[in-house]
Amino acid sequence: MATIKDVAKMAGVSISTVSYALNNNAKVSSKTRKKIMEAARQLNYQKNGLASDLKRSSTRTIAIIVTDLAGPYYAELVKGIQDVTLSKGYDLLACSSVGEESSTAIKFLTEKRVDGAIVLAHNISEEIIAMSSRKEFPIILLDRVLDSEYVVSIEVDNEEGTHRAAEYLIEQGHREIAYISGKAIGGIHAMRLRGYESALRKHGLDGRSRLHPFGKFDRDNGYSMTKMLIAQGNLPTAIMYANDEMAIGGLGAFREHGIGVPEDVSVIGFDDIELAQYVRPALSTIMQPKYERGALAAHLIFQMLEGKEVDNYYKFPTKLVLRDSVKKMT
Amino acid sequence: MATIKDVAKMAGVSISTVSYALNNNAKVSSKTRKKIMEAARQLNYQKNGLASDLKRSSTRTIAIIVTDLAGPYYAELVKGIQDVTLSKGYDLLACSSVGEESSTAIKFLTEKRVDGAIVLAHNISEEIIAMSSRKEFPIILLDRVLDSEYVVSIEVDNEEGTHRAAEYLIEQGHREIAYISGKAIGGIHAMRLRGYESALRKHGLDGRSRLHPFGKFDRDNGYSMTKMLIAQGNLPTAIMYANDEMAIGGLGAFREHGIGVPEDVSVIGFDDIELAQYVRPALSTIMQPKYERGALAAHLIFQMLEGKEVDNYYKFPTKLVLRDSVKKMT
DNA sequence: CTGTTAGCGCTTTCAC
DNA sequence: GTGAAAGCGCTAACAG
Repeated sequence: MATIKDVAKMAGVSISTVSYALNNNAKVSSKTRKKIMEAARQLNYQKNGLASDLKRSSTRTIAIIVTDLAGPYYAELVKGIQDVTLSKGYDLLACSSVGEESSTAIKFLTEKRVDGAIVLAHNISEEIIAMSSRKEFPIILLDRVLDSEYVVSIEVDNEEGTHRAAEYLIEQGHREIAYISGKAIGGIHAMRLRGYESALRKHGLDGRSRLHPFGKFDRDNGYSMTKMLIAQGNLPTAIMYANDEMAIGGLGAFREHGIGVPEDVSVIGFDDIELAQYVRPALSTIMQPKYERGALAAHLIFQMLEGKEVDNYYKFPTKLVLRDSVKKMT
Repeated sequence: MATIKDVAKMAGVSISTVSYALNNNAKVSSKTRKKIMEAARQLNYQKNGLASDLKRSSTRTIAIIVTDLAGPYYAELVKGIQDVTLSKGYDLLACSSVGEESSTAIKFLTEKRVDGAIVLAHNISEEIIAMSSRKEFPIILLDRVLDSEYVVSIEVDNEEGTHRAAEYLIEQGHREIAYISGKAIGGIHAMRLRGYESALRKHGLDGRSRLHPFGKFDRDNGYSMTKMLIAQGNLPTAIMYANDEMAIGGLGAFREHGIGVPEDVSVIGFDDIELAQYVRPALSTIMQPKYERGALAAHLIFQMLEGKEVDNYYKFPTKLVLRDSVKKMT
């Protein structure tokens, strides 16, 4: 396959002139430029981006790292990232952390293939993140907070979110409120649980959840855990779920058992994913600002790349969005 | 930032020995190896993947190219691709074609940054695809068919899909069947329209759609076009939409106008996206095999990379999935 | 305006 | 087992 050398030979000029011409450097005469372009066309020359990046020691691209490229994916968040990345003339690529040690994510985090990364993948270890980040490679964490140089965390006020939601339920007259969650290994889910507990305690209610947090935070597990709760009998009047995915799984379980939502049991989720407004009943949930968070993440990467000082921690508030899955008790 | 050279110096060995050690080449003595590893750790050495790929002239990664990273995204399809890619030990990354000429997609298609690409982005020109593909860089097209060397198309039988769906509607007693579509510039949407038309014609019905195909194939446009159809008055008894996204937009328009689906008008989509089963009424639609298509795409890339001959065209059948958005006329 | 040249950081042959 | 050296394809000083 043709390289810059071949083009130079064919055009009868030097390699550097070809490089200049290809990069639209003004100092190449238009005659030479034409000759070069023609040769490139004829040879179907394709530049080797790796060589170019290597030489320039800059990739002008940032990576967004998710747990699963095929997984549920915050479109709005990605949109926020994408908008500011493109406006800066940078490229954006997504890769996933499936495969653990040998995942594409690790490769991009540790091999200088991009100039910055935005991480949304809890299975990437803190160690990797701390070791990979440097001045020329800032990392933004969207799924945890970590105090380390050149890494900044953008959090959502998870605790306040569930706290507020639980109080709302209490205001609606609920007294038996359960919380269904996957296994929270610290991080955002621990915060969510804490907000729930503190609200119940504050109002003199029993905030110990009857179900041990267990398993993943996905639809299937929401379904299973809800089934378990149903099997135990003596259903609470309201259930808060660690996220919308689990809540939607729960909705399925209730439907199967002929248990009406919200007539028989009220349900509230977290995240406000797109599906939330489409399921029946439409899911009341705790919204987190997605676009803004994504946009800020990208923005901060560029700030850091430009050598500006930035805080290493940001927190966004949540908002309760009321739809049809909660009943007012009388 | 430390390079292999620094590690060599610190460990007191040559560069090549470091390279061998880092790549787990057996011929390095375990004593030297230990020394090297320790030096690497201390310097927080991170390999430059670009340099390595450049030298090896292989990236062992393939790209999946979509119109919009934030867009509606076939999770199942990506899963299929991901599963086989990972099983081959290759990396997978996703990038988008927003930005047209200067998009990340173009960069990955034309700059030898990956070893193969799977394209799901109609706004990439045929010319780019034809010019970029070569023996060492096969391209799989999931969104169109193109006859060119080292590019293979994996199609869904779109025409048969809409044909079958239209006949189903006719069997249910519908006689006035409209088709709502975005502007089909050839490709799959032209096929979908054709299937609809041929079915109506076959049964002696008028298959000219009243609405000129126009605009995008997204929810918003489905909404707008449905509004236009409603404004025209004299609604058909059934509407086929070019895809589920548009159909879901249409559902919204009907809801706003108090027009019942399926009581007043039947609706059918195409694709069977995840949302289809969650909207109310649950959307009847034409399903295409997603996982299988993705898996085949990745599989073929590797076949081609290994120099094996493969067909350059594949077609998958569709399947009608019946839910609640179509009424039987009496 | 164009050419010469010195690398970017790594892998890999070949010699020892 | 280890090292010297060539070179992947490109960019960008520098000289002319």
